[in-house]
Amino acid sequence: MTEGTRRRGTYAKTAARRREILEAGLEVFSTMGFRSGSIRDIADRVGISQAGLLHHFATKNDLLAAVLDLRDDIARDLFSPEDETGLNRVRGLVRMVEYNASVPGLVELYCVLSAEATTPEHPAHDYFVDRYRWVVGYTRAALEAMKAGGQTPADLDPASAARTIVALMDGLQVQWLLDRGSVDMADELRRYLGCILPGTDLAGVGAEEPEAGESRAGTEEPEAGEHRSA
Amino acid sequence: MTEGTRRRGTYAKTAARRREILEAGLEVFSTMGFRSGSIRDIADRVGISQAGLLHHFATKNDLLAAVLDLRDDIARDLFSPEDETGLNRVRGLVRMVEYNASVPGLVELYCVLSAEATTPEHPAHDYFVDRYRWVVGYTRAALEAMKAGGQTPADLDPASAARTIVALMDGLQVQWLLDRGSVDMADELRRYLGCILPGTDLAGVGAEEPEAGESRAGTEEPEAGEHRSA
DNA sequence: GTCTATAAATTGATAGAC
DNA sequence: GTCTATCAATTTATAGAC
Repeated sequence: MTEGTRRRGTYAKTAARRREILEAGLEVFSTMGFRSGSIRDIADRVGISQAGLLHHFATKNDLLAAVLDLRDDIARDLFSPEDETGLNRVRGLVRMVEYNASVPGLVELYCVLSAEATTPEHPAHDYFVDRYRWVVGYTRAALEAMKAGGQTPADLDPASAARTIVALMDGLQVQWLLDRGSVDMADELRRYLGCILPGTDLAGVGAEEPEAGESRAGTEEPEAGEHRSA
Repeated sequence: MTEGTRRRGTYAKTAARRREILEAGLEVFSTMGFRSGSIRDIADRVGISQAGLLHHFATKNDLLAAVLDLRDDIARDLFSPEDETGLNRVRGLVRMVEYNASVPGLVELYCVLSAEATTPEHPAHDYFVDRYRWVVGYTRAALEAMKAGGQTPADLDPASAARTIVALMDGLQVQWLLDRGSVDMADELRRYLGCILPGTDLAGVGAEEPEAGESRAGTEEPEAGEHRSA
């Protein structure tokens, strides 16, 4: 079956090309946004013509959708599975932010596109509305699980806290992109979580420092008892 | 001096036109961003031709700079003067967020442009770098003043808190723009400030309820005593 | 101060050869 | 699968009439 062999080869090559295009598309949409980023520019980076690119993705909108899918694939692995502890899911958020600091391109993509997609006519508008609902919901559920287990102050509002946690992560990204030296995103997030979840050990899972490290053991202490009772 | 009279009349008309253009520019840049927003679109809204618009602002970049200046003029009045109390300056931030919720166009402008201007080549890049430095610095100074007066927990880090306050404000804007019903920005900010500045009365200055007296001495009260001394 | 006309470049997408 | 050629729109900006 020469045909079968050839076809497999062709498919593999096509898949690789598509991947190249997606990664170039991610770069361009990150810095120029969707509307101002041109598929010609993307094609140039891959080393093919603009018409050649459109053979793999029929329209510019299709390409955008595929780029967003790619980003989701990359990120999905970083979230803890649904059956994970509430605390561990919160820790997953910190891990996510730590990871983000290593991939400025992905952060830029989200920052630029989410702002651009704020207007309802944008082709990625629904995507971002859905995604925010999901992320905030995921975070709220994690906090609710912790609250049910008595791991949070009694007056914590999980819905509100979830919104602000996500908002903080987003806002820090803008400052970080504008001046990377000025902000340690994960550090600020940890501090905030320490404020609304006093006494919680956040360094747990995939933290940076396996050893004693710079973060004093004080963070581990049972300051939990002091949950503000006014 | 008919000439003088005519000239004054002309100037006044020109100033009004410029203002019209700026406001239309604000609208367009808000929804489309700078790069994708077209001066033709802006000219159409004003009811003049594109060449007519370029008589008032020589280039698109000039128009952008003028739009950002206009926004600053609008916002400057909302910030408390420098000699104001640290606490009152923090209250000013809440007032600012309350005001923002009434002018979605301005919020959109900042949200979209700040993300777009994240890349160093953007014509508004320096503007946003400077502005973030200023806002974060202003907030940090306010917190430092409060800390010096014993009005904050002893372990508060003013620089970090200032960064996160500004980040929270920005991040909430994205969620609010994507789904206005889901977020009360001022409410979330107040809650956050209540967390890092426990025992502080934030409703003070330009709050919603005018009856209780706008500047009752109670706001200055030494509720500072309850700060956790650990 | 505003217009028409136009330049010069760039865009997304299609047609058809190879 | 990739190319060249091309189309129709759209962009910022300029020139010059009124």
